[in-house]
Amino acid sequence: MSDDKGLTVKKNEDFSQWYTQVVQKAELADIRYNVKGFVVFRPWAVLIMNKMFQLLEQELEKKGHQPALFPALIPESNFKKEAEHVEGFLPEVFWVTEAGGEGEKIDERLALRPTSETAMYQMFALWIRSWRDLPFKIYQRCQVWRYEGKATRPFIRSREFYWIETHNAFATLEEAEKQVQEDMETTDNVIHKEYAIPFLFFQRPEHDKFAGAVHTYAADTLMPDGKVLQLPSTHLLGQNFSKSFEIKFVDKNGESKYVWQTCYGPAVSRIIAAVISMHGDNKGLVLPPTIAPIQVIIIPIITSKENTEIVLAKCKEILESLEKAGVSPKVDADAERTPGWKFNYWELKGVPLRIEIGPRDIRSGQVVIVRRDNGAKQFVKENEVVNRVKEALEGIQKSLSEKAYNFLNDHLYDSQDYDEVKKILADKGGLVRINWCGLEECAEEMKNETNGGVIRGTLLGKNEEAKGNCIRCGNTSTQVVYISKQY
RNA sequence: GGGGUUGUCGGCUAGUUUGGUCUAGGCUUCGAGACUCGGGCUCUCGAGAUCCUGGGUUCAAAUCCCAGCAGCCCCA
Repeated sequence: MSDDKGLTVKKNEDFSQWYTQVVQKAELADIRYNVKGFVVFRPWAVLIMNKMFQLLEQELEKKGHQPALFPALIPESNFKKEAEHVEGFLPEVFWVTEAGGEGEKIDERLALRPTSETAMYQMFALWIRSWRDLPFKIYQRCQVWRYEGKATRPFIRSREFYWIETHNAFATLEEAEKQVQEDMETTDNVIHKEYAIPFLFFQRPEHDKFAGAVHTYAADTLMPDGKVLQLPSTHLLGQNFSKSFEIKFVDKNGESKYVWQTCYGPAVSRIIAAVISMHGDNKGLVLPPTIAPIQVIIIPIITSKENTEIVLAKCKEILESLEKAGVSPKVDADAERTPGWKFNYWELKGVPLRIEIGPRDIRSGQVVIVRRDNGAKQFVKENEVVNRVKEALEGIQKSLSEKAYNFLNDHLYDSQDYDEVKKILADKGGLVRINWCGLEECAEEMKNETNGGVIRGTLLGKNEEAKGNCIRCGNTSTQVVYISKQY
């Protein structure tokens, strides 16, 4: 078996190797670009990400966010306006310090945005004048750069990534808090329902907040190796930035006030890592139909010169009827590849459904439909193809979603025994519910002693009462939190 | 941040331990042709590598030494 063909490792035996192979063999990314932590995103990944972006943007616009595009360069003086923010991000900033062939020094060095608060908010200060301008909700789709110290992996963590960031300003704290709720709903509607990625929403502990935020809420999903991957986070910024950037409005009573702010950042190039990992199998990618660039691959089975045209004509007919029904199909009519080759290729790429059409099928007025997720094969009468395809696509979406949900659910544990917690994290991975005292030092020690276990925070929507003692230090516990290893 | 390890045709690799037989071998890929194909079919011919980069040691370097770049793994 050549290495250029299918995957040579099983997902459940060596997830890390499996991931590397899928990324390469499904032609998602090429890691041969010669800058550390930067990779090339190949067409298949970009097509998937485009679908993902579209779904998110539709949802955001429905909820009143307007698109904008801000410059990628931020002057150092802007960047430094909010003290906590700078402190948090400074170690990760790439700077532009010179320009031109002679390397002429730039007067004030420019940050390549690691996130856009400090680019946007000076403009917010100019644009927002009255209560009539509020709420003010902007989003931008862009790439950002962070000088990551941790090991980089394609999609999971790199020094350049692609995301959407929303930035919002409100007249009151209550409205800002409501926006946080709305962001969670957006996350649920898109990432959970459309991408079929389950997650838990946590309020992060004080010491793990976004730099400059009052509170940080983040969605965590669980990767097949039992480690958590952080997906979107939404931040209640309070008035920290509005005070630094002088974003004020005049309220109905003529009084000048600082706005209340939130921001939200779904990193699509990272979420795709969850999609690859959660849904993929030993044959390669498995894409949820909602984000598959091609939903149905039609493969003609040609056995002689005489029937070539008949078979291809039938394929085209089916293609058109599917297109008319709003499905995205493609015919792979490549005469140089055998059907077997095509089966493997499109399975590797994760196309949800395959239709085979050969002379035998045409004689009996049927086609063969094969599901990518479970390999189920059915013979379908020609006049029922459209309906059956739609059913199958829905079935795949549902089944991927359930499978992923069950995996997460099966890896939630509950323990008040520190040794047991260590053992769970070491053996199976997953998230363990524990009592915790709330002190950062204690969390630090736990991270060391559990070999990487990180406090994710308190679970939202559950209101879990703290009682008993911190599992590590034995002091009175102030909160029920979840701990897990993370990417 | 610290430690380890690797870098040879587009991909996977043999060769490196013990410098010379390497004009760098194989599979795959790619190109031309045959084969008309219900799970990566088979055959013929051809192409593709200043052995990551720079320096050093030597009569002689893919092979030994140093530095840089990049990848992977482990630890903080």
